Amino acid sequence: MSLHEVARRVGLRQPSLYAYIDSKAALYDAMFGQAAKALLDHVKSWTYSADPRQAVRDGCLALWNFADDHPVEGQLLFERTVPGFEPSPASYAYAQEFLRFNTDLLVAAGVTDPGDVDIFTALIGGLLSQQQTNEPGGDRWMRHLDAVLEMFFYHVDRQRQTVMKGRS
Amino acid sequence: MSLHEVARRVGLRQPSLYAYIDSKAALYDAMFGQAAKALLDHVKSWTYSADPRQAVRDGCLALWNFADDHPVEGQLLFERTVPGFEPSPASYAYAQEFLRFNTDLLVAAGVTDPGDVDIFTALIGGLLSQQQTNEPGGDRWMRHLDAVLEMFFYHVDRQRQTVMKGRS
DNA sequence: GTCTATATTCTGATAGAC
DNA sequence: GTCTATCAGAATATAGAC
Repeated sequence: MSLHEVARRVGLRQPSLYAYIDSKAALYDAMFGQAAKALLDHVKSWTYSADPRQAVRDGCLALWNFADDHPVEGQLLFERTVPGFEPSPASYAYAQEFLRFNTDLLVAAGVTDPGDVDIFTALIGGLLSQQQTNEPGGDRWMRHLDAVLEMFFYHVDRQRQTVMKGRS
Repeated sequence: MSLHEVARRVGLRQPSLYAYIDSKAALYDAMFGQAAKALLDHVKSWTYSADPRQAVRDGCLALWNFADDHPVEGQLLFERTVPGFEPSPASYAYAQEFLRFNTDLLVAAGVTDPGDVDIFTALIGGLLSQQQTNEPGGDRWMRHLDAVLEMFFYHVDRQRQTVMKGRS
């Protein structure tokens, strides 16, 4: 979207925007930072089950809920749709804290192998990505969340068993 | 990339490109069609194991191999990185045939539920996407392919068992 | 703070000579 | 087929009046 269109939507002329922003890149960066903070606040204010694995599921639901309600913010955060845009360290800090929050949920659920965290990220990210790009707002992929989580934790448990065997 | 840059790289001036293309959009479409055909030829000329589930794994390896060797084509085919670009039906036909080829591999491996095909697409797509965007050419995510396939087929078998139980 | 006017640069695309 | 020259439009950004 051009700055001309941005200005039109807020009832201003395009040059007037420069009373509020330094450049278009700075505008993107501010949007990224606000979106990341909003996502972080959203998942932190979510209600989580006492059971750690249900809590992981709750975290997925929180992410899904945010992505459904804020598709544009989700696109800016998770897809690389703006050519050449890289968030500043300050804006990226919120995104990193979001990742840490999710990792903590996984660790509490018994996921200790960093490789398994990578797998989890890829699986949930793949599911969410398919949903958002092919059927935004729908549930064609989201309804498979429980199945995917079940097979993931099956893998985690099997992995742990193997490690135990190796140690005994 | 601007047409000026395209022309520079092939040793021409920018207007001379119009002896070969009708518009920039047509160039994108031709690239998409060629990339989809190249991917289709690649996976069709791949060697597949007799075991149907190993053949599914082989199909994933073929896709991975192509994405590693042709990252730009992979980006054009699988990500929506060019604003406003939609492939023409003629160019998209190859991509559809690729999807059909993969679905056939899955069906041969006992995946009958269309929902499981969706899950498979999401899981493998998520793995490939993470790999390509975060560590192109590396293996940080690709080395988890076997684990993901194993948990996927665990799910498929469990699903089938449940169906059998329901019928008996 | 907001405006008009404009600078500057880049873009895809066309005209016409050779 | 390739070139020079140019068009027409859009983009970000700045200058300066009010």
